Amino acid sequence: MHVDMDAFFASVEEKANPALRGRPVAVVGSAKRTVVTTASYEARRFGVKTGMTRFEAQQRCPLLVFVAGDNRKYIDVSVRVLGILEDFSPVVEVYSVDEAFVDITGSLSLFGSPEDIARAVKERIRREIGITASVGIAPNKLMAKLASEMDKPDGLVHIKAGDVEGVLHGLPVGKLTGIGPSLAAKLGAMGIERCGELAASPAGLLKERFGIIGERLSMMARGVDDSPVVPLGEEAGVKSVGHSATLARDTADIDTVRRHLIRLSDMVARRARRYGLMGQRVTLTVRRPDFYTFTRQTTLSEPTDDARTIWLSALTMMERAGADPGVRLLGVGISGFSGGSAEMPLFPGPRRRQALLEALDGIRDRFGDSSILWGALGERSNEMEPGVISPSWRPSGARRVEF
DNA sequence: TCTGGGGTCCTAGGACCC
DNA sequence: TCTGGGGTCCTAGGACCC
Repeated sequence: MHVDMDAFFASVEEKANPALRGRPVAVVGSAKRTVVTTASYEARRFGVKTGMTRFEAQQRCPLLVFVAGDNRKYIDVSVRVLGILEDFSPVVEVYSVDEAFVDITGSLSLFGSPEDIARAVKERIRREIGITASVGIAPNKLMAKLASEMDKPDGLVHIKAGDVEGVLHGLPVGKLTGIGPSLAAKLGAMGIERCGELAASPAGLLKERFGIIGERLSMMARGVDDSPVVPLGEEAGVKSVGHSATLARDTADIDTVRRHLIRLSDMVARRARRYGLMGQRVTLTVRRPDFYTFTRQTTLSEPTDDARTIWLSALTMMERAGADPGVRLLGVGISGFSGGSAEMPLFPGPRRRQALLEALDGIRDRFGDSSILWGALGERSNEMEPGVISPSWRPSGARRVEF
């Protein structure tokens, strides 16, 4: 079973503020340069879509109400939804803040038919949370995800094993999760537009043309997917942690860039420490005013979760790349995690540093993220770290990497 | 008032090693 | 009088997902 909240952020905002209900709503980021993250169904009727600029959304729908998103709210609701799902099966996989897979194979004897379960889930989400969800039921995750899309919003679709071929036959290949615009276009150029055609294409040809993805392609087109539902708490460890931000305005001023890198490095280091991770690879992302985007990576001599080390590394890469052509977006990330936080360092230098970091974390845990800041930031940018929403988001935060 | 932010996985070339 | 071959690590970019 795949459970997908309808217009999630917008629905949560409408629930929190009934004055919004019935009006076209677009949830946007809080930064100056932002896009629509979620449009309510009322707004969608005007053509407002995810990813659209404020300006364009407003053009399409003059009465559109913009709401700045609040990730904490969505995480809170998400956790409550997961709680409901876990009442029906212990095998619940978080796919994103607003989507989950539930393996209900073992729940049937307890709760009745798959449809019974889906209806009960939808009803509880509606009653207890006040928003609607679309549910897809199928023999596997690939098809369940497809099914939940087929009758949105407030949908319930069951694709039985015998229906799989019929459903897929005329379906455009791009509707399958995993086939995006680029793959769809390349397949189209080969005369393959629908899953039926993809299923009929020689597997060898697909493999030759697309490699590993190609091997999976013909399986997908036949609705075959044996990937398991990975229960909460058994996911693979996080592989990278990063923060990026589009600046309020483009800049070529290296001091401004430095300050942003400090802020981003600090956020990254702090999150790494919270997760108990030490990373050995630092990645800098730069987007130029013309939208040209590139990354630079450095492997450190040893793993770190220290903001200063990350920052110095990012700054070195930035200086090499040059602030000159201008900067629109900056990103800092770490990866290459080797294990949890190391034991207390032996030498006085690192020891003092670690004591400092622990003190800082303690202050921020008690008094908030902006309660204490690095001096080099100056008086500006005391923004709080937003909650993180991504496919790898976990209700309890990331787990430590095991080795 | 032009185009967000956080991730994962795969590919490909070059360095380096045996 | 001709350029081995396999494996790993590193970096950069791109496709895809929400």
